[in-house]
Amino acid sequence: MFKKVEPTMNFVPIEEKVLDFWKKERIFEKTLENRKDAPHYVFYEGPPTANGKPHAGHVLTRVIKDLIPRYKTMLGYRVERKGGWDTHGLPVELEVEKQLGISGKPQIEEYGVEEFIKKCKESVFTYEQEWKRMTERVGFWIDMENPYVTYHNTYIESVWWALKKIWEKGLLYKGHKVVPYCPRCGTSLSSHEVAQGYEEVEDPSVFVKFPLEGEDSTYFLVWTTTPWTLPSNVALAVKEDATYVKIEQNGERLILAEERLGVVEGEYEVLEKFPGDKLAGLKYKPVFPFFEEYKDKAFYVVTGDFVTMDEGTGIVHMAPAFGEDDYRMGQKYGLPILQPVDTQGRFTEKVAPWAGMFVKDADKDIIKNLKQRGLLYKSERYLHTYPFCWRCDTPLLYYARSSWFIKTTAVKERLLELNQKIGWHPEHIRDGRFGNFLENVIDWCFSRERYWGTPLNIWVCEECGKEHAVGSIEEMKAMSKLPIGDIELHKPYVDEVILRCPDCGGDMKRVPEVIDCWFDSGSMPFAQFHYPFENEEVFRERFPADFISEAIDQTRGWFYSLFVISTLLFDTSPYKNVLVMGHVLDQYGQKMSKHKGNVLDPWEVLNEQGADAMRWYLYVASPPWMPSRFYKEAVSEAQRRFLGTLWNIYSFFTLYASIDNFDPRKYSLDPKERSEMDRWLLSRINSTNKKVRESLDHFDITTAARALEQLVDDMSNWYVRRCRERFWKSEMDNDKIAAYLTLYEALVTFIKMAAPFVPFITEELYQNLVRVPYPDAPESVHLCDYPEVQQELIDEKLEHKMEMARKIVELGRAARNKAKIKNRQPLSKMMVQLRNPRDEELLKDLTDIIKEELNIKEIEYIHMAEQYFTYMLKPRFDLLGPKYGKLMPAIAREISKANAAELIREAREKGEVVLNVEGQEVRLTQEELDIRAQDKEGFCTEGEGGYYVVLDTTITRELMLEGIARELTSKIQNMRKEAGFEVEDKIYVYYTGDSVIDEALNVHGEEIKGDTLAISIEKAAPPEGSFAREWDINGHRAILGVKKMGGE
RNA sequence: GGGCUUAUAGCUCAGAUGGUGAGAGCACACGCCUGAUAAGCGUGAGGUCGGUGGUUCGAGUCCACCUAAGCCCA
Repeated sequence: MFKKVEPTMNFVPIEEKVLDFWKKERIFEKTLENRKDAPHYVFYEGPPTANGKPHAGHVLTRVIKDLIPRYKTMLGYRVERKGGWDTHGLPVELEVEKQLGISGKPQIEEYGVEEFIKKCKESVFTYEQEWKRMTERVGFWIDMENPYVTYHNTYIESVWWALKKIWEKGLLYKGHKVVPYCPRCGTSLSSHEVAQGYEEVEDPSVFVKFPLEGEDSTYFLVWTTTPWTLPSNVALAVKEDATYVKIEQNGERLILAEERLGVVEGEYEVLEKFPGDKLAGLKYKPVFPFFEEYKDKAFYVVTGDFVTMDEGTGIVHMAPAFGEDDYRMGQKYGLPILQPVDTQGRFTEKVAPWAGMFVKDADKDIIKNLKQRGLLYKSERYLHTYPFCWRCDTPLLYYARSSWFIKTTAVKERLLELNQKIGWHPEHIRDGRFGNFLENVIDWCFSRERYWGTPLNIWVCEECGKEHAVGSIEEMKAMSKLPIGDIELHKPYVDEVILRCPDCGGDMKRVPEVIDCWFDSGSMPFAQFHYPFENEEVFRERFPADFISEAIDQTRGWFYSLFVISTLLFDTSPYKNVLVMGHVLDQYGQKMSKHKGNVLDPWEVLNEQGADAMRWYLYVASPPWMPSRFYKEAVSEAQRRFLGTLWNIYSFFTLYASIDNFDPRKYSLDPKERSEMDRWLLSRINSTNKKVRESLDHFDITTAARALEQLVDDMSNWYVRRCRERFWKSEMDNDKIAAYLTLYEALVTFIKMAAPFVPFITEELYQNLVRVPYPDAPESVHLCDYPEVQQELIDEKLEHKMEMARKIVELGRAARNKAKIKNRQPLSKMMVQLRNPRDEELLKDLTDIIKEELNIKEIEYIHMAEQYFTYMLKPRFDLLGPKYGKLMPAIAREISKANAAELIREAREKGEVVLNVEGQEVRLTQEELDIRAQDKEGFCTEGEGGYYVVLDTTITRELMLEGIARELTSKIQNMRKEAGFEVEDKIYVYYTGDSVIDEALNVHGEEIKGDTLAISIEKAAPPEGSFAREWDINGHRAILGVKKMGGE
């Protein structure tokens, strides 16, 4: 019947075989066909960028993403999983620049935009194969044959449609944003790029005096490290709630923050103290005269919470064109944006003295000029980190560029509202990281002055300035001045399309920008289906998603872009549940990075330990949102503990099932007819199933995995170990049938429960355990339904009492250990004290198990056995605390003073005891007393948690002989194995030994024969050809020999 | 600088709603067991529950502040 399985574990070849099977039999496809008419459970794949190699972190996201859809499929849903690739964006361009050996926009233009974007397109799939290989190997079932690709025309067209919708709502506008900008490359940099280019440099640090208007020789003392921004100054900012002072020094008065007085050199006198808001609105004279025309609108003091007291003077100079805070304050106060710097970082004619000079180079001259005019308080050098262009090492300028924005602030309230309904896992993301981000939402600056991206679909009329958003290829063709054939929706092709202005008939040209690729990926719910141009129904059925899952860094990335776009277009959240994952770290909790050289190639683990092991570790080690440490040893441990144990059970089962040629179809036995152990296992299986389902339904993967792990352990180290003998015995009676059926049913149910977690090993077991006897069963475990919870098989009482029994056994073993009496030596009696009489009643049915497990003839239940224990009393704080509150310490004192035994007796007899505590009557029931026993010297006792055992260590001659017999059995069994006999081989046994051995064999010989499959036990020197050994049998020397029947 | 998260044994992690000797697995030491056997079981050692203060009859658990780490942002 069943294929016999080697106990040695070698999972990798098995997994490879299973992969072949899945592929050949199209199992993934069948899981969908199987649920063709079932309700959808919608999953969205967050598209990976295919221009980098996948690492261990990507494995985590993939195996988590895989689990839930597999589970939901087995529950009866149809879970389509369309793959996707994120293909646009600056990283791709950078990769190509590197590859071509060019750098920066001017060189790209020179190389040719058309050729350049062709290269980008090619580059995107450099690692596609690598990703596919990893995805397949870890068992992530996703359709990678028909993925959505963000650079495809159909995808871009859907994005255009979305942008036009937003445009029509009036939520798309052109504005300014201060961005880190490289004047040499002529481009702004992404935050990621900026982060790469910080260097420690010395910059000027100047303290400038801004003359207060209407008060002679009085100045605001202002600090800056960018003197070149001073000509563009429009305001000064102070901190509202900080204390400022006016001081007198050398006949001048200076205003600065009290906390920053340390910057003042020499003697001074404090004249006045006042809070920052007193300064608000005060006018001052600009230190340079280039923009005097703005004197009505600018040059006064404002307040801002970004002003810090860590450095400078507590008064910050504001140049809205050159700083983020500055720009924001400028917007808030309606200050002018002065930008006398061109795109190459040189002063314009507006700043006549330094026109044409690179601004950073002008710093020296500016300082000199201020000094000459007596406006410089002091000048120093200042060491700090400053961003440089990582390509050309030019210092970056923070520079206001015109950009396109989506007015997300317009839907802020709706975003907050919809967010409340999302099932975030973990929950704190909702009101924490994500919620906070939404609270502070700013308009989305989504244009990029780059090449490889979805072109921004706005055309502007050169005549009348009319702007028009194009929403489809059709529309573009209709408005085009010249006929357009097939056109790729990328630069430079779309740039060449000239539209006729609907207002004036003039030429309309497309704006040069492309869009943020986050807008691309955030559009995937509809763009993956080319909605609304086709697949209307398909989209409707698959929106919103029931489940998505990505790493925490996507909070402001994909989670946000998806959410905003759906809110703008459909006024609903695009996903119902999000499982947020933490990052995968190395063994020491450090982020894996190439730089540190601590990146673990997932293939190392996949090739050695296999995908199931890796998956299991990632599920069970810690909740997915916690950063998880990843290293081989950890995976090995998880593998041993779970897969190894499961494999052991499986090989045990198949070993005996094939010996007995057990056929599950031939038998059926109502669980009620089976033993307690059997019913216990069936109960454990079902209560665990319940727990696993509940946990997975709440996306709590770790709890589910841990429950499964506990179950495997219970199955192995209790059920199988306890029931081994039932499988050994020769006749196939009801008891043996019950054992086989129970273990069989348990295994089959278990592998279905575990299938979404460890899809490979469960498939392997399924093929043997189910498909062999039942060829009509579903072809794959993954085509099965998730097992139903058989509520009628759950017996909580039974589980509870089994737990007690195991506890008692554990204590018994500890007691034997203490007494130094090995388990094989039978003992006559053990006394057991339980927590309460109810438990005793329960435990009675399991007494046999305890006796057997501990090799003890009799269990006696005792209560208040003062000969063995001294008793201690404590109040049950949890019960009495709420009743008596402050009186508790006094009650505890009173109880400890009383005679424990008497008190307990009284409580038992009368139902309660009455104590007088500080004049108050306190009634205590037996329940409310916490009785603890402490063992007395001289007895072999053990106790824990209210359970106690006392071992009777007397070994009578009878027991001694039995011990010897057990010992002989064990040795013979050992030798059988050592001699290499098969489990079912019959043998002859020979022995020599003293009279005690003789006697033991006399009394127990038949039993030994039965256990060891011996035909005879003969007192004789082992003959030629037998396997012999000399042994010390509990102090008696003996020579034993075994010989296989028919082996002569 | 701000937000979020985390901090329990050498390591990995459990410890609803506060209830009074703080748990598991791994690793270590010792022992047991031996037809599931490159497994299994027991015992032992190992913890000021990151720190300080507070609320409470009672705090690993609640509150405040601080420290460290991670992530995101500035």
